Amino acid sequence: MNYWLMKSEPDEASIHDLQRAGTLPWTGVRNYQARNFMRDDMRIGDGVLFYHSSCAEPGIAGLAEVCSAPYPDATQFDPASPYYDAKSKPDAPRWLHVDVRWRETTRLLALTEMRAAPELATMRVLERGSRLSITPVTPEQWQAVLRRLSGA
DNA sequence: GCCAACGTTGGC
DNA sequence: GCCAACGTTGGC
Repeated sequence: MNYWLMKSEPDEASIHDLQRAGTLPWTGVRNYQARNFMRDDMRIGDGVLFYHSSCAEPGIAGLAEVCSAPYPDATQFDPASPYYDAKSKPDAPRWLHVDVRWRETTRLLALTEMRAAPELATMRVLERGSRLSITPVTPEQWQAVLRRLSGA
C-alpha cells in the first residue's frame, strides 16, 4: 500500500467534482515522472491526498484512492483536447493514467498550514521548486495529515 | 551528449 | 501578472 499527493486545479476537477462523480480518470498528466509513478508504483487501493493547486486557497481538500490499473489517456489522441499529443501513437501510447475514487471531502488543510507544520516538513510537495503534480507520501506523512485533518 | 532557448507550473 | 524553478526541445 502506497500513498500519494495528487494536484488538481479545482477549476478543472475539484474534490467536489470528484465527490459528485464518484470516480474520475486522472487525465492530462504530461510529465514523465508523474506518469511513471502511475504506471509503475500505483496500486488499486493506494491512498491519495487530493490537493487543490493554482487557486485562491491551495491545499489538501480531501481524500481519495486509486481505483484502476494504469491505462492510456484518451485525451492524447484527441486533436481538440488541450492535452493532445501529436507525437503519441495509438499503438504506443505515451501517456497513461489511473482512475481515482472519492473517499472524503475534508476541511482545507491549507498550504500555509502545511508549511507551518513541523511533522509535514519532509513532504515532497513542500520542497523548494517542487512542481510535480504527483508525489509519493510516506505512511508517517499520511498519518500526520490525517491527524491534522481530524483536529487532534 | 551538450546546452541555450523556450515552455510550464504554481505560489504569491 | 510576476517570476523562480525546472522540464523539454532541438541545433550542433
